[in-house]
Formats: sequence, structure tokens, C-alpha cells
Amino acid sequence: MELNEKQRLILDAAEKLMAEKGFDGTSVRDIAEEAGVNLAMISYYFGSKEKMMEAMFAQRSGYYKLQLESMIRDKELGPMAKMERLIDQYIEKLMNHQAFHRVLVREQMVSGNKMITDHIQELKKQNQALIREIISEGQKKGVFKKNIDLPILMMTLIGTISQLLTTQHFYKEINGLQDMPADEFQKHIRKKLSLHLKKIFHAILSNEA
Amino acid sequence: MELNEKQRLILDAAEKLMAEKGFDGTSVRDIAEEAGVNLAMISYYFGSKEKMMEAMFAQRSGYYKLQLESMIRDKELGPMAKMERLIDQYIEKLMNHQAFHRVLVREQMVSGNKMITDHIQELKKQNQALIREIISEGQKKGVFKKNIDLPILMMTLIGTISQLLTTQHFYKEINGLQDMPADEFQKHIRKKLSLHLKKIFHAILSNEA
DNA sequence: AGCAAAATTAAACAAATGTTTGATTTAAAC
DNA sequence: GTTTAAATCAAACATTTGTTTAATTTTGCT
Repeated sequence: MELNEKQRLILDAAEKLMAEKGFDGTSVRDIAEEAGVNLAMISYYFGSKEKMMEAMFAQRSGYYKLQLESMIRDKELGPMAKMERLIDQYIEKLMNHQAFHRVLVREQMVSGNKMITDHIQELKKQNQALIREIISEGQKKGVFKKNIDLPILMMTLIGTISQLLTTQHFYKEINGLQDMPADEFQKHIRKKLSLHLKKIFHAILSNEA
Repeated sequence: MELNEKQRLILDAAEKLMAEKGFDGTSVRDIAEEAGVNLAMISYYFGSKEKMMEAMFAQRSGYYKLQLESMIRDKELGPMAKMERLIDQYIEKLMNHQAFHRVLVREQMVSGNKMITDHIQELKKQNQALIREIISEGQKKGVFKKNIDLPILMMTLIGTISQLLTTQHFYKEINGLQDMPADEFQKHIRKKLSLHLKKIFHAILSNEA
């Protein structure tokens, strides 16, 4: 779907506010004001608040589509190196779109909008299918263990990153990092996350002792 | 705070509905109907919807208080055995109070109610202080690694469980478990989670190869 | 039984909600 | 320059929201 300038303004405003207050906690008047457009434009362009949300997911959920295809076929990279790149891709994707990810986490919990949850589910399936290829390759080469439970492993990957995203204010305080500049903190935390998750994946996947 | 029968009915109804629809997505009329009480009783007993939520957290957040003290002093248990019990306690606590945990996850993400987020933060700090004791003991005995980043490890613990809680429908479908009875599924998933997380903790904490 | 406090109720309240309307302005096409 | 459609706007709309009111019922106590 092609978006014009006004539509983009509206979705940006909606994403920002809904990341803070949630769908029901954000009124269309708040969104219109934040976007600097007239209230009626939301219905005019999207039909309704609900459909505006759907448009937002259609527009943004591509964030979750990983750039994996070419990497998977790469003959130079070993399976573990591929998994490490995968981890970093997930960290980048989720951290670079924190606001949208918050909206998504909320929406995922609700039994709510079928169109949206189906959309998310489909993306997850596609990603898992690709990752499974890497794992199969690793098992065939004997560097990965047999009997790997990918869905649970993905829960640790996404769950750990999500948990950081939703509680980073806690993390800052508990580590006395309130005064660290925002971008420096982002770098710091991504590095930590990356090392931590790679250690975990290595322990779960690798055949070596 | 002591609760009478009506107050309990109200909080139970509120918890159930807010786990599904969130705070803003749940009206006091919905809550009153679900609880089978008159609409005005919510203001009458709690003062407001907001304060009702605070009462709910005051009442339920004890779920997150682990029964660790006595176990920590236990001379029979090694540090790794203690960590394993810790993992199982977290799994039990969060899984046994799924509805409340959903409400908490949502509320945690919002900048919203200071009283509630402070309460949560305080509980986390207390728990982490206790866990740190176990880790120090393990390090002193030489069975745990030095330089363990506890906050990140806790993110993996809580994040993995939370991710499962918020996406279990997806997990069911991807594993073809839609027809498994609910209680059997709960058992199945707790067992898997437990083994998975213990493997991770062992890899991160243990000094052995 | 009589009384005071607590509990319960239906109704009313003002404010906020998502959406629509109908008029007006802007832009594009001829 | 006129015409036609798209875009923009303030106002109005009907619901829904959380809360309060004022009357009534129930409860506990003497």
C-alpha cells in the first residue's frame, strides 16, 4: 500500500503514542494533534482507527522479515556463524523499531484483531522455516546437536530482547546508567545482548564440549 | 489490605478482563457485570478504577516474592541445585498466575502508574539481591564463573517465560498441539521450559566445560 | 423493635470517545 | 477561467466512559 505524506505523519504519530499508551489508551484526537493534521483525516484516509492500525502493521511488519535468504546460501559461512548473524539481525531489527515492537507485543497479547495476529504468525513461520534450514545444515555437518527445539530457542531469543525493551528503564536504574547518553546506552546494551545470546546459542546448538 | 467477598469478586473479574483487553480496553461496566456486582461498587470500595488497579497489584504482586530465604541457607544444596530450584519457582509463579502476569507485562510497558511500576521495581530488586547471594556462594566455591551479568541472565529467564505466555497460541499451532488438553499442555510446556532454561543457566554459570 | 452504619441500587452526570457531515479550500485537468 | 475531484476543516453526532448522587435495602447492635 502506497502512503502519502499525511498518511505517513498519521502512522508515525500513532506508532509513537500507542507504544506509550497502547491502542485503547490513545485517542484519535491525540494522534491527529501529534501528527499535526485534522481529526477527520484519520477516518478519511484509513476508514477507522482500527483500520489505521491494520495499515500500520501492513506497513511496518516487514521489519520482521529478515534478510536471510542470501546469507543462508553463503558457502563461506559455517552454520554457527550464520546463527550469530541471525542473532545480530534480530537485535538490530527489534531495537531499531522499538516503538513498533512495543505496539506489536501489546497487540500479540490481545485476542483482538485477527487480521493482525494472523499476519504476525505468518511472518514468524516464514522466519522459522529459514532458520530451520541453517540448523539442518549444521546437523548434517555434525557441528550442531541433534534434537534441537527451535520454537523454544526462538522464545529465548525474542523473549530476552523483548524483556530488555520493555524494562530498559529498570535495567538502567539497577545498573546506575541513568546518566548515560541514550545512543551510548543503546550501543552498550546491544553489545551485551549479542554476546549473551551467542553464548546461549552456542551452548544449546554446538556439539563441542 | 484485607478484602471482603465483593472486593475479591471485583478484582478477579478485573484481572481476567484486563488480561485479555488491557486496562484501557476494559470498562468498569464490563468488570461489574463479570463480577456480578453493581457498577457503583467499584468506586465505593476502591475509590476509582485506577485505585482498583493499584489494589490489585498490592494484592497480587506478592506472587513475585519467591520463597528463597530458607533455601538459600540450606547447607545440603549446592549453588547449581539452588539455581535450578529458582528457575522452577519462577516458572511456577508466572505460569500459575498467567492472567495477572499479562496485566503486569502490559502495565510495565506503559510509563503510566508510578505507584505500580515502583512496586514492581522494588520486588525485582529484592529478588535479585537474594539470587546474587547464591551466585556469590557458587563463585566462592569455584563452581560458578566469575563475571556473571545477573540482570541480563534474569532477562533471559523472565523473558523466555513471558514470551511463551504471550505467544502460547502460536506455539500450539506451530507444534500441532491445538487438540492437547489445556492442563496437559501446561505440564508439557513447563517441563520443556524447565529443561531448556536449566541448560542455559548451566552454560552461563558453570565453570565446568 | 428501633436505630445507625454499611451496603446496594438505578439514575444521572459531565467528559471523552470514534465517526460523520456539510461547507470550504486547494489542486489538477481541460 | 471554469470545472471537477480531492483534501481539509470545524462542528455536530451518538455512544461510551468513569464517577457521583440520592434513595433504598440490608446488616449488626442494643
